[in-house]
Order: sequence, then structure tokens, then C-alpha cells
Amino acid sequence: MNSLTKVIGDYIVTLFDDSEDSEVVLSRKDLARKFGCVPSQINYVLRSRFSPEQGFLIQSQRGGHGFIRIMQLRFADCDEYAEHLEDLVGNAVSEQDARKLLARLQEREAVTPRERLMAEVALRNQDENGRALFGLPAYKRDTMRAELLKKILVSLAMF
Amino acid sequence: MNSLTKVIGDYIVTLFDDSEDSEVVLSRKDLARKFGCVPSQINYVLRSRFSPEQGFLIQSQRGGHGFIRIMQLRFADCDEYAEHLEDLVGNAVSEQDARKLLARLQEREAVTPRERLMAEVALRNQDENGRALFGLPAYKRDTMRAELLKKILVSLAMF
DNA sequence: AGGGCAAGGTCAAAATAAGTCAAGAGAATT
DNA sequence: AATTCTCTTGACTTATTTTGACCTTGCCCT
Repeated sequence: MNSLTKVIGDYIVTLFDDSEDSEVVLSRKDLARKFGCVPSQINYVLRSRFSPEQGFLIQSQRGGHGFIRIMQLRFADCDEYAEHLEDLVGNAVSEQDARKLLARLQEREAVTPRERLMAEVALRNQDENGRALFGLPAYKRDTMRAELLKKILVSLAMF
Repeated sequence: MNSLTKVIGDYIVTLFDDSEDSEVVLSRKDLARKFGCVPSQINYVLRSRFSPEQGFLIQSQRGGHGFIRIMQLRFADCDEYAEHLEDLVGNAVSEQDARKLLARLQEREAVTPRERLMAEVALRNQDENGRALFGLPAYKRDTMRAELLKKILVSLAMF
């Protein structure tokens, strides 16, 4: 016996299959009517089946012509990826290596150009503060750079 | 099905594309007639889609030869836009206000959810370092937060 | 100068649609 | 049988778009 939640979840998955695209846009109200349930049931489906932890990102808009957009993120296997990053970045990383890694990730379309730029801005900012404000030695800045880079990438991967 | 607001907004964007110029001049009344809506709908489109946060400035004139001019801030105008961000962010900003601003920018689609998340991660990282590592007082962290936020937003604005 | 008309501006109400939260119902586990 | 987890429901909240009534501004014409 399938729960309604499972039925709706499966239906949304078929939408992804059909569209062969990494995103699906739907109307909460219409979906609810289609399955004869209350609208907030859709929220439950999304919470329980299309969460960030499961590799989906949700955008929505209320009001007239409102919508719900479900985006499938590229990294389905978050934990593994996060672990991979730990190895990749290590606990210290030079400015050059950090930049190389970001360039590679952009090439693979794991991050957008804007996201890459933003990461570089944040890293450079931390670096300059560390040097100019606190007079940190290079090795300390390398570890802090690694930490920030990992935080950024892991959050993107898992969210 | 798109909202009228989106249709009109998209239309204005095509005007920018066509003219390959950084400004567009239009008549509120004519636009409203073209899309079969009430004139004040145009004001709503401008407010919600062509706000300063999204890189546009609006000038208008009433009376006999009235017009609405939408100017897109471009690379050349970057200084001006950066100045505007200075005003928006100020030279000190609380964690809450920073988050509110980012939420607003995301709602207006000036930043993606991932970008917003990344910005929040970078801000929180700096904050924690400032507190735990360097014992910075709140006011100092507020100014550093403003600096970083502005750097991030300005860099995205230039993209 | 003053009045008329032709813009554009403001504001708020109505219409529409999504989000939250918690209580209740069912299933599964111990 | 009790407990715990999942699912369903609905009342209440928040957000966006659409519409219209009324206000302001500026040109033009006596």
C-alpha cells in the first residue's frame, strides 16, 4: 500500500525523467488538486523526498502565478563528495592551488563562474585581512584558506 | 503560465538586448496598452524587476512629454553601483541585517540560492574567526562583515 | 499668469498562491 | 501493547500580482 506522499514523490520523479532537464516547475495548488489532497501535503512531500540532503534545491514564489521549482543538484552523493574534498583540499592550501581547484570545478560545471568569482573574493579577503590586519604567517593563512574553501564547497555540495 | 509582470519584465529586457545600449526609454501608457493592463502595473514591474538592487536606475518625467527611462548599470557604471552598495550595506552591518539583505537579493533573483548560501558561509566563517581566533569586539566584526559583503556583492555586480 | 489636458506616481484593496505549524490518524517497530 | 515514526489535514500566516481610485507634475494655450 503506497502512501499518497510516495505516489506524489514518484510522480515528481517522472517529471524529471520526462523533462530530461535538471529542474521541474510546478504549481502546488494544481498538484494538490490532481492528487485530491490538501496543498500543504505537497510541502510535506518536498520536505521528506526532495530535501537538500537528497540533492534537491527548492525555489518558490507565493502570490499570483506562484510556483515551486525543484532543482536537482549535480552531486547526488554528498557525503562521498564532501569526503573527497577533504582529501583534495587537505588542511592547508596555497592561494594558487585553491584557484586551480576552483577553475577545475568550474570547468566541470560543479560551480558557476559567479560562484567561483565569489569564492575567490572571499578567499582573497580573508587572506588580506590575515596578512594586513593580524600579521599572520603564510602557513597559518594556508590552513585558514583550506578551511574556508572546504566550508564553501561542502556547503554547496550538500545544499 | 507566466505572470503579466514577468512577461512585461522580459519584454523590457529584450529592449535592452535589441538596443545594445545601456538605457531604454518608454512610455508607461503605451506599454500598458500594449500589454492590456492598467498603467500602474508598469510601476510594479519596475519596482519588482528593475530595482537598484538589480542594477537598474530609473528616471521619469510627468506631464505632456512624459517618459520613463531605465538605465542599466554596467561595467562603466560600476563605481556608481558600488557606491550604491556602500549605502545599502553601510560600513557596518549586523549579522541579521546582512542576512536580510541577502534574502532580499535572492528574492529579487539578483543572487541564486547557492550564491546566497555561499555568501552566508563566508560571512559566518569570518565572524567566527574574528571572535574565536582574534577576540574581535562586535563593532569590529560588524565593519569587517560589511567590508566582505560589499566585496562579494560588488564582484557579482560586475559579472 | 491661470486653466486644461496629458503624462506619470502613490497607495491600498482584492485576488491569488505558497509556507508554517501543530494536532490527529496510521504504520511500523520494539 | 506501547512507542515512535510517518503521513494527512486544516487553520492561520505571509508574499506577489493585479486593479483602480486619487494625486502630482509639466507642457501648452489662451
